[in-house]
Amino acid sequence: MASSTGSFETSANSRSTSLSFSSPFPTSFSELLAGVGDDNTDDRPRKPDSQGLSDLAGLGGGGIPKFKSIPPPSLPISPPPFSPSSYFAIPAGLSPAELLDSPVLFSSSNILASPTTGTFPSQVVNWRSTSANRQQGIKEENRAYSEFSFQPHTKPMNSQLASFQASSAPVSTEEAFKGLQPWSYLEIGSSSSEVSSQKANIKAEHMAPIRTSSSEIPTLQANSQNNNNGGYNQLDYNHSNQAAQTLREQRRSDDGYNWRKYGQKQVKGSENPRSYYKCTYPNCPTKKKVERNLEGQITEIVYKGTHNHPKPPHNRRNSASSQAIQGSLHSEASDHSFGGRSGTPIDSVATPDNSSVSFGDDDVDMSSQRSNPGRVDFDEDEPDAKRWKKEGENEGISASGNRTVREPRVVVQTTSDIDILDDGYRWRKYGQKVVKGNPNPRSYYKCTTAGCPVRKHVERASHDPRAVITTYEGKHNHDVPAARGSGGHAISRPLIDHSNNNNNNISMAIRPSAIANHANQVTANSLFGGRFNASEGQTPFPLEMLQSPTSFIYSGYENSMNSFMNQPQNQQQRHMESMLPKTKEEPREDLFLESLLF
DNA sequence: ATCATTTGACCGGCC
DNA sequence: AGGCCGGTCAAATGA
Repeated sequence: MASSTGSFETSANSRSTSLSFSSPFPTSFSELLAGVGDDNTDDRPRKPDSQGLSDLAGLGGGGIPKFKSIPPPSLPISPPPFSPSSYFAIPAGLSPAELLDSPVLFSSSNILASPTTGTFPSQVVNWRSTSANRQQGIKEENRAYSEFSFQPHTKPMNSQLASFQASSAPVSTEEAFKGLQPWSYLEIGSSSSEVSSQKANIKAEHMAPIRTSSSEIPTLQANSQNNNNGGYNQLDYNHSNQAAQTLREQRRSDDGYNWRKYGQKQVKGSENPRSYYKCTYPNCPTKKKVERNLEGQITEIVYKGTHNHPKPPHNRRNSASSQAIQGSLHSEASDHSFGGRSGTPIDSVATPDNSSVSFGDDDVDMSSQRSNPGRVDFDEDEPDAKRWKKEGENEGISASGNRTVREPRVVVQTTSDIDILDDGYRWRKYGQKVVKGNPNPRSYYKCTTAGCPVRKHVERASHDPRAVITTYEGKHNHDVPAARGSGGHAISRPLIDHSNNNNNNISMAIRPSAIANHANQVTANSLFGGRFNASEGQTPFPLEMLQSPTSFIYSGYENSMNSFMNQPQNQQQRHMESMLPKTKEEPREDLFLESLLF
């Protein structure tokens, strides 16, 4: 694990580090409340255009006049579909205030699980209206958000807290992070449990929102600790703060994270413009792209990468300032979110509502996800998103209805010798190109197994010809070809695959988080020979993971492994692993080597 | 004055 | 190897 590994790890760590501890938690419950509005699906950039906030506004609109009237007739936005809406919906009759007040909310709130998501169906609207009242001072938008956040809080307070606690309890914050692993998928899986189409759609979103929630939850807990109702009080309390925050919050997406739009493009196959967002949290690699229809409704949301930090305090606070706050707060909260996400399905599980909703979702975020706000529940099929989707596909999220697509994983292995990288799979070279920063050509390979979406590209490091960087995208949906992998390889990989493959769906349903992790882990495992330990504790690995320890040799890799583990896999769809020369020891597969050879 | 969004251009991936 | 297309960058613009 020499240097390469180290660097790799470093990055990973950094991620984890950043993740973590920054403080995801919403500082206070109130904050959460304040933040609430933001939920919107991230997407919405507030553009005046149609979409953005307006949409949200529409959502929130009810109460909020400010928002554009553009009401999203249909809640187009996925977010709503999510949990939030659904959740909200439940209480729909309730006014936000009521929700807050009423214990019922809590119960129901559970349902709300993902406050973050932000988008909401009509219900949402109602909700907001009520909320609007509360927030009064707050901008309408903010209100809306706050409302959202609020809801989450409410839930969180009860259910969430519970769930949260459960998850968190066992796990230290750090651990939580570990757990965090991004597996939004897992979460998704949980969501899958949710089943309903909307839910499905939501799922992806939920993931995010949920996370947010989770983060919020922590705060809530804190609050709760102080006050049982704490959240409520805080809420009020927050109002003043909220105003300021709200602005920021607005930016936040429904999922509870803050996003900055960095691009928009008209995609060829679709009339819908696609917007690209990056998480505003420092060093957070998470991105998402949102497609909206002409009406401004979100038709699709694809998350890529995993957040390496807890959600901004719930509410979204986000952005830097908010983040800072969160950081302080969050310790627990973050954990929660992560923890929940991470994997423990448990978290997600914790409360049905919550569980399903939130965490999973949040986790989902980690990986790239796709949601169809539109409701399509699942169509994984969606052709639209190319890369990300593709990636997702690789991950195999498929069916479960979750649309979420994981990000493509990329494993970067640097080895003195190319060979080391061998993974036992068969690859077909389909392209080669010299990329800007490296005079050495990058080859591109596809897994030769029919239907397997996995691709990888290999290039020699410009600074060290001996070093080979291999990047994997996607998960194998099949076992390692027997032939190739003479023994060991096959073994390790299969494991991986399992997670990816069929299991994905199933597993996801069962334990989304775990699964998600798998994907990442898988990669790692394959690389490492399946060394991941369940012990990592982060998340329970699927059996597959645990199972085979491949004979591999990666003794040296543990570190890297750890880094992996630590890394928010979800976030990073890609895993980067650096293999030291030592890796050479590993059994290689001829094919693999060949591929490496270029 | 600051910051997010917009948008054209560039880059990389893939056919 | 050429070219298309999606994703990202970054200057310009707006709030």
